[in-house]
Amino acid sequence: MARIKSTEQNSRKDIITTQASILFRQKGYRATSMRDLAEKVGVEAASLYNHISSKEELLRDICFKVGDDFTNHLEALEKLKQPAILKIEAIIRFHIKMMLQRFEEVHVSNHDWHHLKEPYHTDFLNRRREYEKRFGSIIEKGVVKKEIRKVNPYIAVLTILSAVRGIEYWHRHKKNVTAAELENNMVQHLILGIKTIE
Amino acid sequence: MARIKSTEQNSRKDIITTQASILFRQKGYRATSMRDLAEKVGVEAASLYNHISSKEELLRDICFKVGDDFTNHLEALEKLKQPAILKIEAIIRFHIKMMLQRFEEVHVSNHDWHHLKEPYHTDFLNRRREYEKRFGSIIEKGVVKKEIRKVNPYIAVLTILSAVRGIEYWHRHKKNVTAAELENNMVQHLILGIKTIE
DNA sequence: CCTAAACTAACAGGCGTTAGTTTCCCTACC
DNA sequence: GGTAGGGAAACTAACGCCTGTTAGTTTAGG
Repeated sequence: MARIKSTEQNSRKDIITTQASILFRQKGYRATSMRDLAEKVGVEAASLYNHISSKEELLRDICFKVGDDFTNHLEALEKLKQPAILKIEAIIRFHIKMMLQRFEEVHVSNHDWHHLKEPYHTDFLNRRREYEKRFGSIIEKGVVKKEIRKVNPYIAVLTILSAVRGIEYWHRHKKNVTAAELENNMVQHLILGIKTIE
Repeated sequence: MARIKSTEQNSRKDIITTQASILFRQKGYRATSMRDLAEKVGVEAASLYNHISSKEELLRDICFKVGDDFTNHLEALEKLKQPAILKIEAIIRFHIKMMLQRFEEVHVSNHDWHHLKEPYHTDFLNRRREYEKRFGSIIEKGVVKKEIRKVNPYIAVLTILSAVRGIEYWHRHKKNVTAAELENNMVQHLILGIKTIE
């Protein structure tokens, strides 16, 4: 009957959510059972329900926390007066850093959000579309100011966000490539691909 | 007791596999039950086992068929004498076309391969690594010949393949953007991002 | 008429979750 | 400074449902 060790920063629920992120990332949401999670946390499955209301709540917490962090970053960036190209670079770098520093959560958010039930499923999707739209309009402004080639903003957003998401397939090669090299190469690739040719 | 309608081109197993692709793509491999699949095919769940040996066999068939098609295309390309940059463009265009024309299969192959059991799981992973390695060495040759900027070939492969895979998130916007526009924009973005600046 | 392909019935195990009970730790009082 | 009380957090047991798959039987098309 070992208790989950909580601290001032991390409630018991936080600890469960963190472990859930790890398992959901490894095996997928559907393939992870509450008994798997309980074992990982060091407790019986039923005990988890003292801290959470359902398995889906865990998924919800993970997905919306990550989503909000991306949205907040974008919002702060929108307020700055900067060339569009610099804003885009900042977004790319932020995505890469999130991918690397909070791998499990971001991965789960990217992969398993469609297991959210209504109304959360629709809500999540709408928020992501909103994010893409706002990212797109930054690119659009760059095109108007001729910082950026005449590209379709929506396709550029799709290309950039997809490329960055692919970092999840990188983790296992850490030895050969440093995080800084990965970040700089990818930023260059994605920025030079849309920048106006001087 | 309606029979599955087979034709000369499509065996009953082919039909089951096709329907499985659709369901696996919609709901994910784990979330799709054999009873779901049976209903889609118009038959009882047990009847499926006259044509397949297990649920995993379906996943296996889908993943390796897609994988082989990509590998075969790359192999044919390697034999041609062409500038690296043209080969890379051809690879990108092939990936985009596969994504669009065989959406379900490719999506399942990308997302659910990790539910393959051993030894297939390892086999699949090795084949994909081999593919990426060979793609990488095409880029490497381009760098040597100064067709391509000094980039890390592995990161360029990761960026390109990830970007292209992201097309799966596009499908629902078909109305605003044509397939040709998507293809050309993405190819430009990814090629100009690594091409030597003249 | 024979065999491929459908059916019904069922198994054994896993799932998320609930009910009811016990244990532990913190707090407050003597 | 020990100790009673109370609530948080663990436990065991079980429910009802779903899972992939098998066995045995019936049906129907070439």
